[in-house]
Amino acid sequence: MRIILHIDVNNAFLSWSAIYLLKQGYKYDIRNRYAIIGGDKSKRSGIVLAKSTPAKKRGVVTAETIYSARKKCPNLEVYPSNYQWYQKMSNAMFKILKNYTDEIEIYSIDECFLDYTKIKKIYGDEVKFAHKIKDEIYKTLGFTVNVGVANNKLCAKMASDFEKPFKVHTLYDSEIKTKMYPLDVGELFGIGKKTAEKLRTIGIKTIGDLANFDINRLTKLFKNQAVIMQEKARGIDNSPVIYWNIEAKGIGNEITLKNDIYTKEELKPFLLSLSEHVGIRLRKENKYAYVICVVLKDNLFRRFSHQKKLLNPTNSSNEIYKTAINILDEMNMDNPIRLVGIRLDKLTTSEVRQMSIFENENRIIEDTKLNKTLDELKDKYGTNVIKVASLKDKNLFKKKLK
DNA sequence: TCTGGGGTCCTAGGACCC
DNA sequence: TCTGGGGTCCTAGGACCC
Repeated sequence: MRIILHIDVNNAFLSWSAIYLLKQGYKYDIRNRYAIIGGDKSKRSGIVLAKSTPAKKRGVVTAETIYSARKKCPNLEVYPSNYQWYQKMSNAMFKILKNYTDEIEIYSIDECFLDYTKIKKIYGDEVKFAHKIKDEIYKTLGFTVNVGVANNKLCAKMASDFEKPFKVHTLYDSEIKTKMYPLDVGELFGIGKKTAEKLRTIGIKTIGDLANFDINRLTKLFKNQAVIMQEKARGIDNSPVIYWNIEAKGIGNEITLKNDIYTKEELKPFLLSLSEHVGIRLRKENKYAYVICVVLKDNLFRRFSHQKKLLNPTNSSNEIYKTAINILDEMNMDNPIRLVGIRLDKLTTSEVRQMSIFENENRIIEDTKLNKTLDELKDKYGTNVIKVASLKDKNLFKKKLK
């Protein structure tokens, strides 16, 4: 039987910002106040990214608008995010855990799985160990975590979500029926809002209902997903803790525009800059992309996209941009656009280049050299040192890109 | 009134080939 | 005039997660 731990930082962004502010000499610990980490309203990104426990008690939820949060909690304090600092705190936590084992899967900036199976004979009882790391993280770094202990990843994750903060919970196979079955079906990992609604229409309210539901009826509604859903509801999950580096399947950047845009021509400078950014990220990882995808969101919040598969994978910002322009030309822009993005997919490490008869080898080599030089300059002097001519002197961007 | 940005995985339909 | 089906690849969109 495997033993898996899931470690989850309580109110990660808010806790980490609280520590940062205290270090700067701020007089309050925002964890104890009606506080949130929020986006910037002037940039049309005014949503709640994280909330304190007091704010949560007033009904503030993640991803709602700050406007709506304020209505629930008039004396709400809004603090900006600080991703660089968050990454530091995150790394520090994972470093502590790696003192005990390498078998750690980093799931997101504030969560990971730890396979305890092999090291149990060294460190003993897993619940005692869970308390030990929870206390160690708090003493050395100053923030609290929840730890879930179970026989697989799914149940460990469910367990860490039980009561917060600063708690250890178990959800062993033998406890699934008593601890997990009574929960609302929407609480199950992988069941979102839409699916939960659909399930309720056929009378499934709890995870237990789903676990015991007639599989034939379920299949009619959810096809192949029915079996997987029901296995999850029964707490079955054989996925391993993947502790080697998993390579990204794709990379993308998107940006909400300061104002809605009505013409394709106006979108082009943004595509240019986005192409540069995704290109830099791609080249940093020594990768090439086959698929370029342009994503738009209109003023009714409908996302749509078009993509193109290249004959030869590329890592050239210039080629990404040109392809993006071609894609944009094929897209309908019936409504004003509030967001534009570029995604690169089907990444590969090798540059297999079949020369098409239309391509000029010298031009490609020049392009590669140019990208390399630009990357080096940007690394040395910062991203702002070089601006593509058409972006110069235009304050188009509402925010700095990653 | 206002609604982010980064991802992953799955499905459905059409094109195309044999 | 009548006319299959299987497999694969590609694209667009949707659901979900943090």
